[in-house]
Amino acid sequence: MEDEHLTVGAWTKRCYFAGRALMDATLRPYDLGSTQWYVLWHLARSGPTVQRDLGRALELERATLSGIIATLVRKGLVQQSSDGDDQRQRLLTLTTAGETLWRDLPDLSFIHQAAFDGIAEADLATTIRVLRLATERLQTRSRKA
Amino acid sequence: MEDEHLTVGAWTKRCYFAGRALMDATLRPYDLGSTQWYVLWHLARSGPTVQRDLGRALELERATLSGIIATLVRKGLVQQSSDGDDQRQRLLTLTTAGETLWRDLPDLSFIHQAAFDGIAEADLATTIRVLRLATERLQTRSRKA
DNA sequence: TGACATTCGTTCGCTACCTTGCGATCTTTG
DNA sequence: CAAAGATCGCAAGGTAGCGAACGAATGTCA
Repeated sequence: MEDEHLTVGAWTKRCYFAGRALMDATLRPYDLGSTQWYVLWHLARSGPTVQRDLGRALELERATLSGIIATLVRKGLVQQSSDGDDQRQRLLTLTTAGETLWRDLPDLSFIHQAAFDGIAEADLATTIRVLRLATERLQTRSRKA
Repeated sequence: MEDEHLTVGAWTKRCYFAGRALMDATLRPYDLGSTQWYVLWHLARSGPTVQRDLGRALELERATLSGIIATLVRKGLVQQSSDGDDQRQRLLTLTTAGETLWRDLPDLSFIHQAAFDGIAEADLATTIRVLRLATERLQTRSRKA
């Protein structure tokens, strides 16, 4: 956290929150959080999805996703029905209101472009490689301990 | 979020949370969160600090810091007193218990090492440069909008 | 000096992340 | 088949982040 001398770790935090802030600000008029947007995005692209699979796709803990889905159901954007096959599972579907809202939502790709456009491909590739390696190492270490 | 094809943005999130998870797991036996640790770290290094300055140093919103300080005060690790000079400001000081706990805390530098040791300096520099540039662009964009 | 603006910390309400523990429901196995 | 184990979703409780609104203290300036 020392000024002008920040570590890679500190920059990943800053960058993550800066992107999130812009995303949240863009979605605020629609009363949507960033993770809620990802849920709609996935359902709009991939169609009805079992909650467990959605959790895996978005890398969210069951408990976290549970709350987010509850919020979206309360807003009437997503419908949660029990799948006939396995009574433990819940099938998630966009409601008509959800589909309508999704169509009205602005395109968020400008965020990624604002952040990374014009940066050399090689540098982006290096960044991804470093972050992926670091992430894998950290996760391995977490699992062991 | 699409596997095997993740964007830089997705990796910054993953990496940030992986590091945080390891930090949280290490601090759990001491009943301390990662941001609480940063507060103690700053107070131990820099001595008594005005709350406003601490917020700037750690880049936390006043509202966020307010809650974290309240938690640390409740735990008896930090003392919050009104500075005589400006009656609006609060001066933060480590209590004796806080100093004792700080001495008992394990060294966390192994986390950074686990993540980044052995990676070429040039690659780390590139990563920092990319993340810093992206962060600055995103923040500029947020301020304008 | 008096009116207005700014700053500092708090509180409230929200998103989103986690762990733990629970009940219900499969699945596997003795 | 029954018992044991695994999995799914939920609820509760904790940490950490945000914006908005507020009171008290302080600055500013006509």
